[in-house]
Amino acid sequence: MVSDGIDRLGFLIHDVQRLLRKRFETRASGLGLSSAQWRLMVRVAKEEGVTQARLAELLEIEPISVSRLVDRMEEGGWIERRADAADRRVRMIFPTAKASAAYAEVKSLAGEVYEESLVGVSPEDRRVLIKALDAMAQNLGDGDSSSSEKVETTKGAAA
Amino acid sequence: MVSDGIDRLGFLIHDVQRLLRKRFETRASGLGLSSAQWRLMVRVAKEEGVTQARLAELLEIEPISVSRLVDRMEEGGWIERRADAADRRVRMIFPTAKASAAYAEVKSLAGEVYEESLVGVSPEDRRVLIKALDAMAQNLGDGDSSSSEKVETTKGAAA
DNA sequence: TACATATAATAAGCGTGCTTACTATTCAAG
DNA sequence: CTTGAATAGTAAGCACGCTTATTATATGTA
Repeated sequence: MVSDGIDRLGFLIHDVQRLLRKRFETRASGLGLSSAQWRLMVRVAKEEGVTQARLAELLEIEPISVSRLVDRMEEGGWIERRADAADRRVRMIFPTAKASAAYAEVKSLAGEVYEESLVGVSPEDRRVLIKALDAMAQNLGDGDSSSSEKVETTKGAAA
Repeated sequence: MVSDGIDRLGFLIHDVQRLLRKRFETRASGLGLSSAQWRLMVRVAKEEGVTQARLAELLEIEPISVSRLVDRMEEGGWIERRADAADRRVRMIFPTAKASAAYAEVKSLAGEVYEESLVGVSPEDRRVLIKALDAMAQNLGDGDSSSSEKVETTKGAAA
């Protein structure tokens, strides 16, 4: 049948993404970290000294987007850029003490938001949800998923 | 268990939403309609003469966002604003002939993108996916879902 | 060595969302 | 009728994504 709801898929994913982000940012507003900044933060925490180009690969956004995101995070005191002695084009990104201190807190906060969003969804349906979303990301050409997913699943990343 | 992937939920939804939007816009680029514009278009097609304030409710975005979206769509020749004789504050929104002509095409285009994204996902898993996303939207306070979902499900909306 | 190409980062400017603040108009109370 | 609150729409300015183009530095090859 056509009225299986698939025709709402785009609207639905769009809405859920927006609502998740909104709730996370409301919750994290005391810290001054946005959702995009938190995504970058997770990568930097896992791989201190990572370059901006590598962050663009990991986050699957354009280098220029990383550049401006890093600008704002540097202003906010979350990360710092350091020069690479071996390659003067490169800026290595390190978390500040402030970031390290906030990391665990924000991670558990993200977990809370997920739990709230999934109230009434059975463990089995949650598994299917994740499986289906993974498949969609694959199908839509999330080419770099092997490396990024490995990072996530092996180290149990949040958000 | 913790390694059920739920800790990746935010990243995953974010990625899938971005990839879906990107693919839709690549596909629809010939028409010059963005994904946000298409969402608004669907509402206007269903309810010609709708006000901007009502569109903001339906799309669950702020009136100012509607205002600027409508600006660009008016420039693009997709919709037109008309004055309301009864209430001079109001601007009623109507689709242009160009929009009506493109509607069916874009709708089927959106359907194609959904199918491509769901390759390898069983009908049963698709049902669970939609059900879980609906639950998430509810839990996250998609308060107006009753009216908007009724519109969608009864009339079989796309995208 | 010198020149062409590739890579890291940034600049400029746009789309789509937001918050906050404003104008114009309507409506409700007195 | 007049005043005050509510509503419709817009303006200004920010965050975060994009495309396209530029600068600085590395690197490979003639």
